[in-house]
Amino acid sequence: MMVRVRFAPSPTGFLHIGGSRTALFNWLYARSQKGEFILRIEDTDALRSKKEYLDEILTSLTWLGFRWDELYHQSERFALYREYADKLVAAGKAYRAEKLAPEESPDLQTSEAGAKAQPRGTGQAVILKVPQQKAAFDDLIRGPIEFDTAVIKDQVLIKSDGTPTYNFACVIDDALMKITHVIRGDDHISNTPKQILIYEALGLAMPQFAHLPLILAKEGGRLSKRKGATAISEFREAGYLPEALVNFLLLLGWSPGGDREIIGITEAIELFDIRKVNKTAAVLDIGKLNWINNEYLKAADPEKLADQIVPLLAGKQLIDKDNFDRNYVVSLIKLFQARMTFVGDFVERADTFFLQDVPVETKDKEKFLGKDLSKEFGLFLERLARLNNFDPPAIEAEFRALVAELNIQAKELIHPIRVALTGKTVGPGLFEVIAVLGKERTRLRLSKWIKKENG
RNA sequence: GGCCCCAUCGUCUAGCCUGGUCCAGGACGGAUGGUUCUCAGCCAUUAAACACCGGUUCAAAUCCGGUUGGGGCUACCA
Repeated sequence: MMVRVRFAPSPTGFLHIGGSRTALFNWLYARSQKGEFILRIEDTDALRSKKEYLDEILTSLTWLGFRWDELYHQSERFALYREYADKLVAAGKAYRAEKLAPEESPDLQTSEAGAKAQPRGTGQAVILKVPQQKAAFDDLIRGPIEFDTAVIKDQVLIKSDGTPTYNFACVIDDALMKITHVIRGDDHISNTPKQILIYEALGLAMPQFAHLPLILAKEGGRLSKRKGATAISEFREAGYLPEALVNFLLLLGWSPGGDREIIGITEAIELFDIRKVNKTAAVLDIGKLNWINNEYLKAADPEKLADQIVPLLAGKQLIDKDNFDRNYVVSLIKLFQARMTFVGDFVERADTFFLQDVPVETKDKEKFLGKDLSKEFGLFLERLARLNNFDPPAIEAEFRALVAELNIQAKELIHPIRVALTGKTVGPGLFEVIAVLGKERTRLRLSKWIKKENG
């Protein structure tokens, strides 16, 4: 039988780490089993569902690379849910009831009384009679789990406004969409017996269940708007690489065994085993994501990074997107690749001196350029001017020759030159900086610090 | 409260099913040192955990029970 899984987000919020990890594991399972990945939008709550959330979810899923084979919206399937609810009423397995008052206890014996003979449609809910029995299932990750349904009260299937409840729509859809494996968060374990009851009442075949451990916020408790539930789109905007984020997600609750950390998606598809997913909730630690992202950044193709970085630079008016030196930007990227945590970082680090001229900060000026270095800078520029190959080794050779001639330590001159050139005390190796800056920029910036004594 | 799930370094985890090879391994983060220029990177070294109590056994991180702790559900939200 063809494996079919689904990811069923509700567009009442952005896609965050937790949701995308669920999506990843579903997608991965489908890929590893040569099955299909269905995306189902659970937008039954018209009030809370927002188009902007839907758009963000779709965009983020696409960005992460989780292509879906089919897409459904529950809001377009209300008639279907009512049809199945009617079947249950006709079979005597469910009943209709007026809306319960907020304080009213949902006592099943009394609520049944007023249910009969009422015409359907106007303000009546359909409620499942919950029989007393055991509801058991064998979870792919956790093994056998059993509930006593005596603790479950009668379940609303269709609300009095005619819309289905989550559990009902979920079961109808999973059955109709021929979902073979329901892979979802831990928080749905206690929904499962309620859903099993619906499958049984309707005589529908049950899928296999696999409940993923939850991802917890650093402060404890589940991820929420206030606690660590950063939208995936924010990671994208900050300049994280999707493959790095996926790698990070992959390791949250699953491990291939052994010491593997950096695992590409192709390999992940080969190695993934749903039965080896952890049972333990994982606490979200962005620090590890940053490390993984840096690993991918170091290995990334500078040209591809440029595609991502150019719009950011243009957005900050650091370059004119229609007229800029792409080769220059690419050479900057090569210089900063290993130094970036995420792509957005590049903009912060490189802009102030590579893409625009910025005055040296006062305290650094005092410390490194307080003393007159006109002679040293002048001699260095003369040497650079003679260079035909303006590359780091050649520049370094000239520099070393100069300090030998002046009989000073290299660092006595390296730091002042870096500050004069970049306005910063830290940065890439000086000779690489000079090579990237080029002869002309170097000359202009160093000349500013040369006092014309004989003028 | 009731029901359910879970429990290895600060964090992600390997090992647990098929007890001995584990005085518990890796990674992130931390600390220290190295890299004839800083930062990043890289390299090396280092601190750091089997929640607790019982039981089974010649032997338990590994099996069983309890306690404690954490999490989830308990809506005409999803």
